[in-house]
Formats: sequence, structure tokens, C-alpha cells
Amino acid sequence: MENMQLIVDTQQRILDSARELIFSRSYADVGVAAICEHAGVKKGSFYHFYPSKQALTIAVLEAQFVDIKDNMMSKAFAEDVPPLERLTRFTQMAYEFQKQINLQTGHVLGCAFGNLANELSTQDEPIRKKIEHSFALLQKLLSKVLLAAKQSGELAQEVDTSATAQAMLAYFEGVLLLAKNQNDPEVIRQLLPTMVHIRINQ
Amino acid sequence: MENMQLIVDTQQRILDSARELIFSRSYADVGVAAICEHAGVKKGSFYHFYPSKQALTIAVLEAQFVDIKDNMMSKAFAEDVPPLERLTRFTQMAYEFQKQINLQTGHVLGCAFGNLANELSTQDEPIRKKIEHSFALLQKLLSKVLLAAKQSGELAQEVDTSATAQAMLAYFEGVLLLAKNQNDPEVIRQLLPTMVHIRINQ
DNA sequence: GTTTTTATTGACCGACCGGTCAGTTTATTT
DNA sequence: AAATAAACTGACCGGTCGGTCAATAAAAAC
Repeated sequence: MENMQLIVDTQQRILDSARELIFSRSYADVGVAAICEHAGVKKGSFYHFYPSKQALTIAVLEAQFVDIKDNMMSKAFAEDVPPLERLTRFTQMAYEFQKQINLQTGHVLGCAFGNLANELSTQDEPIRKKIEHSFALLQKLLSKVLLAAKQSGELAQEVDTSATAQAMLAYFEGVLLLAKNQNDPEVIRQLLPTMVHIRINQ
Repeated sequence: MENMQLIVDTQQRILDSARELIFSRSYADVGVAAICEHAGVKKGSFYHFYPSKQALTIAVLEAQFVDIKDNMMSKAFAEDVPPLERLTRFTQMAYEFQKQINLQTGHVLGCAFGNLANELSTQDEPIRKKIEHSFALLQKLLSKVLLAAKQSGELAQEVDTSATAQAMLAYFEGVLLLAKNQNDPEVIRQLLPTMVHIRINQ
């Protein structure tokens, strides 16, 4: 049985614990001690792998982005349907995801980037920058879809794809914020599809 | 000179300090000690007027709502212009307000309700409820304007004024979140006017 | 003018915060 | 098998957290 590979990488366990706890609570509310306890690791070990709570949080944001990109965007934006329909599919997946989390935790948790953006943007510059960069990448993924919609004739030529993508992202964040505050995933189902109809012209 | 009325009510000073500090930082980042210091009051006095930090925060939300309603909504929604133009004026006022704060503090602070909603909705039920109620009232003010737009023929009859108002509120919150994260009020100027064109049909 | 109520003070509480460190165990290299 | 490096442990640091409390001072009521 040779030591079983079940004992996964300690660093990974710390990262996963932090992601789960910070996402479901907040940055300030989750202490390093709580993360260590959840990961089954002593605090001393934590600081062997991460120089600070801030650095860990930045790693969390990075992991979160990869996760969203690979498990949501890339699937929602698969080119098997027309561009605008991909966006609609994305809104549906977001709803299903939040609904799932709500069943598991009893709470709508919203968007990890949005949550930390609101909490820390005025307080922690490195984290603020990391989120800004993540948002920029997400926006770029959206504007690519919009560009494809333009090319397929689904979208008028005068639409500003970059600004529209940003507006869609804003709307997405806002809807998730309201759903989180009302602790009701149905808010997402009712409001989010409207994202697809947002337009900003040049 | 008889004691000058400049020494305003202690309780009011605590409230104002809390409002300023929590708005510009976050709930968790601002301790009771910091609020007291800023207000020039000893901690013991604080607990003479407020039973807890939570209770103070709820009072802050209440004061914030009254302020927004009286100094923004009521002016933006004055019936001297057509309904939809009132909404546009509201978006402009929001931009000016955030720009002003940015000049004073160096930061875009976003929306106090949105900030606290994201930070505390999963953690503090009374505060969550207070914000939910505030959002509902703001939404009602918006939907009144939309109803007036319907009646003046500016808005199609099939528009769901309640859902549209909620979508506009969501978009508003999302735009302020992005502007806060990018620490740039121009994001608001570029994106927020689009709020007026959001529609959800019945 | 004395009693009663309200406001204010400062010292104090246990718990927790992020972070440090010397030392020990485990794994890898040679 | 010895040497080196990586992983891990547990005790500890000063500081801050929200909140309490008995004593005092000021204001209001009688």
C-alpha cells in the first residue's frame, strides 16, 4: 500500500482550504490558524510554503482563475453553438454553479473575485492588482465571443466589443452580489440572461 | 461663547466616524478602537450608546440610506425632466460623487451597501437583512421612475418594471465594483449610462 | 438643593490576530 | 552511510480584537 497517494501535497491542501474558507466567508474573517486547522497542518508549516496570508490569497486567486477558465469559460464558450448562445449558456452555468453551492453550504457565495475586490481593493494593493488582472482576462474572453458574434452577423458592427464585455462583466458581478445578499440563486436565473442583451456602441 | 454648539452630539460623532471609516476600508478592518479614536471618544462611551459593533453598523446603513435618498435620489428623480432622463441624471450624479471621493481619498470607494453586502452577507444575518431591505427600497424608487416612463410612453408596456429596476440596481453595483477595483472613476462614466437601456420584459 | 438619570472615563478581560524561530523529523543526494 | 536539503512541529511574540465594569462626572428632574 506504500504510503498511499491519498496524502496529497501539503501545499495543495493549504491552498484548497484557503480557497474554500475565504470564498465562503471573507478574507478578514478567515485566519491563518483556521486555514491550517482545516488543512490539518501546523502554522509553522504554513509559513514554510507561503511567506504571508497575502501571498496565499494571491495564489488562491490564481487557482480560482484557472478553475473558472478551464471548467466554465472553455466549456460555455465551446464553438458548437452560435456566439451569443454561448453567452446564454454561460449565464446558465453560472446559475447552476451558484445553486449547487447554495445546496451544499446554505449560502449563495457569489464571485470570489468580486467578493475580494470589494473587501480589499482599498486596503491591499497587490491583491487589488491581481483581481484587476483577472477581471481583464475574463473581459478578454468575453470580448472574443462578442467579436465572433460580430463576424457571424449576430452582432452589429458598431458595437464596442471591449466596452460591452466590460459592461457584461459588471452586470455579472452585480447580479451575483444581489443574489448573495438575498441568499437566493433564483435571482441569478431571473436577471443574468439579460446580460446577453447588453450593448455599448463605439 | 457659551460652550459652542461645535461639540456636536457624541453619539452622532461615533456614527459619522464609523460611516467614514467603514466605507473607506471595510467592516473587519475597522475596529471599535479606531472608530472611538476618530470620534474622540473612549471605548466605554461607545458601549453606552451602542450595544455592539453590529448594532452601530446597522445604524450606519440606516443613515447612509437616508443620505442617499435625500441627497441623490430625490434630486436625480425630480420630475422636471422626462423619466428616463432622470435615470441618466442619476448615473451622472453617481459618477460625480465617486469622482469627488476619489479626489479626496485617493480611492474609489464604491457603494457602501454593496461593499458590506459582499463582505458580510454570509456572516452576519441582521446586517444582511438590513442591506437586503435597503436594496429593496432603492429598487422601488427605480421602478417608480420606470412606471412613470411607461405612462409617458417612453417605455414599452411589456417591460417588467420591477425586474428591470432590479437589473439596473445589479448593473449599478457591478459597475461600482469594477470602478473600485480599478480605482478609476472613469469606468463609471464609460459604463454606467448603459444602465438606462436595460430592459426585462414580462 | 438633593435625588435621579445620563454621560463619560480608564483600566481590564480572554481570545485571537499574523508571523517567527529554534529544533526535530523525513526525504534526497552523494 | 554520511551529508545536505526539505518538510514539519510546537512553543512563543507583541499587538489587536470586541466587549465589560465599577467608579466618577455632568445634567435633568423633583
